[in-house]
This record gives sequence, structure tokens and C-alpha cells, in this order.
Amino acid sequence: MTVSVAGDGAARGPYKNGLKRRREIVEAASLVFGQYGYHGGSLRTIAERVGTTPATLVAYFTNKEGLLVAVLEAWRDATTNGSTEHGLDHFRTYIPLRGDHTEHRGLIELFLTMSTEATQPDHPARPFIIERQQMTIQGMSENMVAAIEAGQFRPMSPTVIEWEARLLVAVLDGIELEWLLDPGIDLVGIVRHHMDSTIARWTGRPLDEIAAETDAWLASRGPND
Amino acid sequence: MTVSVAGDGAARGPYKNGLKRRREIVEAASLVFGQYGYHGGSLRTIAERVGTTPATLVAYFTNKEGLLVAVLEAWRDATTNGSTEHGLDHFRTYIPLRGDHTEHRGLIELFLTMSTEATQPDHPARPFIIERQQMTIQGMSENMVAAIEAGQFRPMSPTVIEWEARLLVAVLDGIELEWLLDPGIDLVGIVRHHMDSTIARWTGRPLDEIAAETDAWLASRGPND
DNA sequence: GTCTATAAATAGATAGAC
DNA sequence: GTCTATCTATTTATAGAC
Repeated sequence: MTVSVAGDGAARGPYKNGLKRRREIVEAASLVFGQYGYHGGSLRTIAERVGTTPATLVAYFTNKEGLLVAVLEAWRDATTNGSTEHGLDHFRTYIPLRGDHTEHRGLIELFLTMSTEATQPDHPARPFIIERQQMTIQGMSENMVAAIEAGQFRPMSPTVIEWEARLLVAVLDGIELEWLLDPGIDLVGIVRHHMDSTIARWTGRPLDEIAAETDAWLASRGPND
Repeated sequence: MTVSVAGDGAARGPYKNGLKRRREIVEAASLVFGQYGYHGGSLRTIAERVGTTPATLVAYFTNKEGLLVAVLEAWRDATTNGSTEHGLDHFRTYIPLRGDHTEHRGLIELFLTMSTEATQPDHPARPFIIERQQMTIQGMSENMVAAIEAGQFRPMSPTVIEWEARLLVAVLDGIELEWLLDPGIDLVGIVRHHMDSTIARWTGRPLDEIAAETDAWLASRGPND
């Protein structure tokens, strides 16, 4: 039923040009779905931006839902936090991540639009969004446990660990919504302030000490990293 | 241009039954717009739920956008934090507020759906959402300043005050999105934990002390308040 | 592989009867 | 004040030519 494509693509035979076209369509659809939502974004609008017709889109992705699935898979591949940092430093990786995101406003719009729509039980993006959310919370929780066991964080109960992870997800999602509504705010500054405050609270160490460490950490990974 | 109605309504003359009908329509429209968004929610769907026709809706509200405006005004009147608490205790009022909200899921869906859509420059709900957001942040900032001047909170720079207010808004919005995606989470417990942690951080006092004060504060306003 | 043409359903809005 | 009927535009999806 679903057309699985992302990941194989060795550009052989008739797919040589098709794959490039496919990426163009997915990119345009990503912007349109992010702007107008799944129902509000029409195949017509997407086709016009690529310079083709709705019929061609259907020929590629079977139907509108198939196109949405391709968009979500591309979004996941582009936004997964692939950091190799563990324990305390893992949480610092969320600071430069926001900087990257501001350069791709479309990806943030897509994420928030799909998340809000996925609130409805029968929305096609719902399983995707829910799984993604759980993965993020699980990753945060594991890194908190690792930091506690390494003596970096003060001990916390499993309930508090889950609450803290959910609160961090809430902050990151909520502040991006605020940024979309008012791009003038200092997104990276705010997130950095929050991560430093939170790490100070989790470690029980003074804020200025944590902030100095974050400075060093940011400098060590270089401006272009 | 806008049809101002909410608030006067002394039920005189031909408006006697009309006002009741009007409220029914606004309530149904609130649910539909919250579920499917502004573009995705059709006048037909709303009319069916009220047991009438799209033509009647237009007769009441001129057009679809007029109906949306009425919905947003009703939502504002129903969700404004009307607490008379100032300074530190003002921030505790956000805890029982979430409990009230979970009983009206439709209002939360409407708020998040409209906020996400209002991200688009030409969305009819945009001015409304932006003003509301600014009012909330301003109210929080003022209460933080009051608490600092009263010696309840440690001093903070204006920049940090604004950042902290924006972060609190982010948490409250983000955690409601998580609750919509998974209503099984303990929304009130998580918000209470966050408010206690935040107040402890702002005051510089130990968490258990703040938590005990919150217990007393919650008990003093009674279970039905 | 991509197009034109079109089917079938649904959208917001209007006209006019009662 | 509320309805039926209808207009015009737009939606997703299909059929078939090239």
C-alpha cells in the first residue's frame, strides 16, 4: 500500500531522472503541507510549484496520502538529532540545533502543523508523529539516566525523569511556535538560557559555572559544526 | 465590519431566540474549527451539527470569517486567566487552570490549531492570536517585576524576565500539545512540578519549601474554586 | 513519464420563497 | 429567521492520448 522509496535509490534504469523529480515534489509538498496543513494544501498548489500537474503527482505517489508519507519520511531524515554526545552534553546539542532550524522555517512549520493535526484520531500523520514524540522522550530519558549514573546529575525518580523529559519537549516545541509567530525573538538565546538553567538545576551546580562550560563546549565544536 | 455581539445581549425583541441560537452555532463552530482547522472546517459540517443549513450561518455571521471572529471572541472570554493574585502566587494560578482545561478539550484544540495556522501572514486569526500572546507575556512579566520588587524573587534583567516569560508560555503551550497527543499523561502533575521548580529557581529557595507552600495555597482556595 | 480532459464530490456564497 | 435551490469555484482522482 505504502510506496517505500527513501534510502535505496541507486539511480539505475528508468529511476535516474525520476528520483530527482521525486525529491523536488517532496520538497514542494513539504512547504505546502507546512503552510496550509494536509487538508488545506492541495495537489494543485504543489504541482504548480514544481511545474507539473496533479495527475503526475498521483502517478508518483498513488494518492495524496502517499505523498504525505513521503514528506514525513523526508522530514524525519532531515531533523533527527544525530548527536553522538551522551549524558550531560547531549542536552547542550539542542542549542545549536535550534540555530539550524531557523534556516529551514519550512521544516518547523511542517512539524508543528502535522503535530497539531495529528491530534485527531484519524489523521494519516498521527502514527508517525506519536512514534517520533516517544522516541524523543525516550532518548532524553536515557541520557538523563546516564548522567545520573555518571554522577553528573542529582538522583531523580523515574516519574520525575519522565516529567522533566516531557517538559523539555514542551519547551522546545512551544518556543518554536512562538518563533514562528514572531521571528524577531532570539530563539537560540532563549533555548540556551533554558538549557543552562535546566542543567544547573539538574546538577545542583551554580548557573554561571554551567554557562561557562557551555561556552567552552560551543567553542570546541567550531562555528561550522 | 466586525459584528460585535458578545456581552450586551439583554434578550430583547427579535434577538430573544436569536442569541441562544447564536451561542449554539458558535459552540459547534468552535469544535469544528478546533478539529479540522479554519480551512478544513466547512460551514456544512457546522450547520449539520446545529441542525440547520449553511445559509443560516451566513445570515447570522455574514460569512465564514465572521463566524471565526465570533468563535475567537468566545474562546478569549472563556479562557482568560482572570486571577486577582499578584506576584509569586500569580504563577501558581496556572496549575488549577490546566485542570479546568482538560475538561474542555475542544478549547485547547481550538487554541493550538488557530495558533499554528496563525503562523501564516494572511490568516484571519493571526491578529487575534498575536495580541493574545503578547498580553499573556506582558502579564507574566509584570507579575515577575512585582515579585522582584516585593523581594519574593531574586533580581533579573529585563531581557531575562522576557525570556523567562516566553519560556513559561512555551511550556504551557507545549505540554498541552503533548496532552492532546496522549491524554494519558498527568498534565496537572507535570505543570505543578514545573511551576514549583521554576518558582524555587526564581526565589532561590529550596524546592520542598516551595512545594509545601503550594500545597497550602491549593488547599486554601478549596477543591471547588 | 507526462500531459489534457474530465468525472464526481464538495466548498463558500447568493437568490428568493415562506 | 430559516429554508430550498442553485451558482461558481475548487477539490481529489481517473481515463486515455502521446
